[in-house]
Amino acid sequence: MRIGQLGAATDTKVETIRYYEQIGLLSPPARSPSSYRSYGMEHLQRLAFIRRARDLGFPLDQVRELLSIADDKEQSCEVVDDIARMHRATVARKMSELRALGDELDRLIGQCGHGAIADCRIIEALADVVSNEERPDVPEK
Amino acid sequence: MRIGQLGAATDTKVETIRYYEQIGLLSPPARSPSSYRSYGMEHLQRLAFIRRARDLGFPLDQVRELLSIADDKEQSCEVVDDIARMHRATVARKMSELRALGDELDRLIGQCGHGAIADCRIIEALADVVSNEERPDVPEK
DNA sequence: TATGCACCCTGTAGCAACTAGAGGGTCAAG
DNA sequence: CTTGACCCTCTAGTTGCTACAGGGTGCATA
Repeated sequence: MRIGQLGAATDTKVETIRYYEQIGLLSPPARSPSSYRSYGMEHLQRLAFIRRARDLGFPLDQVRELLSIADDKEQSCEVVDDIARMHRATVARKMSELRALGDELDRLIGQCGHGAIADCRIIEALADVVSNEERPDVPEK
Repeated sequence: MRIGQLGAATDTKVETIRYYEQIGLLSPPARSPSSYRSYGMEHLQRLAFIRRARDLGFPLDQVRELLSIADDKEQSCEVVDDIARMHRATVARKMSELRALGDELDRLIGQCGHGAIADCRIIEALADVVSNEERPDVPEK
């Protein structure tokens, strides 16, 4: 199986596959006489594993860990659970950050009456920080 | 005002300030005889604006737009509202992606009984894609 | 047999938005 | 006059790819 087919089978760009090989995530396959990469089922499985983990948002070094754990059938499953929980926590944190952000944006949006910039509340909100934080002696309005 | 003070006043690392200058977001300040950067209030205001917009998650090129709009007091406020709404939509999209991700992770976590890897549901879930998608003829279990 | 096209190769540079380091110069206090 | 905190420029690293440039290969068709 050539690299293009492997890419099609796993919905991965050819460049990405070569990149995974380069960083040691995917083992170098056999080569044809014309030095084309030649992949087998084990590569397909490995790449599919990687892609699935990536889709779930695991960063590459966590994927690397998951791969090496998956290879060691004796190891306890706890480590895997830990990695997943850690990643879950990251996702939760990002979500609450985004929620706060969205709330603040909502407060800004629609506040301006579409007049001139001079009266724009959004621009004001962005600019005002200086007068409030850096020059607290300046009167508010 | 030297770069370190400006950084302290706006909670910005010195390197970041120099980076903003390099990409043309912050105008080059005057220099002391020993070529130290020397900032005034207009730089403080500008950088504070930039940081506030960044905190709200606006990407740098949108910040650039907001800055140039803020400078043109005649322009209509609609453009600003548009940028903010666009950014709000991006935030909303990312949030729903994260929510879906979190849900899927929740389904995985806690599924494994902390036994050997051979029976780990998480590893299984990551690996199974191949047999299901790429080799549909293989029996499920 | 020629030619065209899709595919493959290596190697390098680019994206966002910084951050970190090397290897120096400057300034004020003690 | 030395110490330490600050400043300078320039370069390279981070994450996870993506996009060339400048070639070679394999197969079908005219």
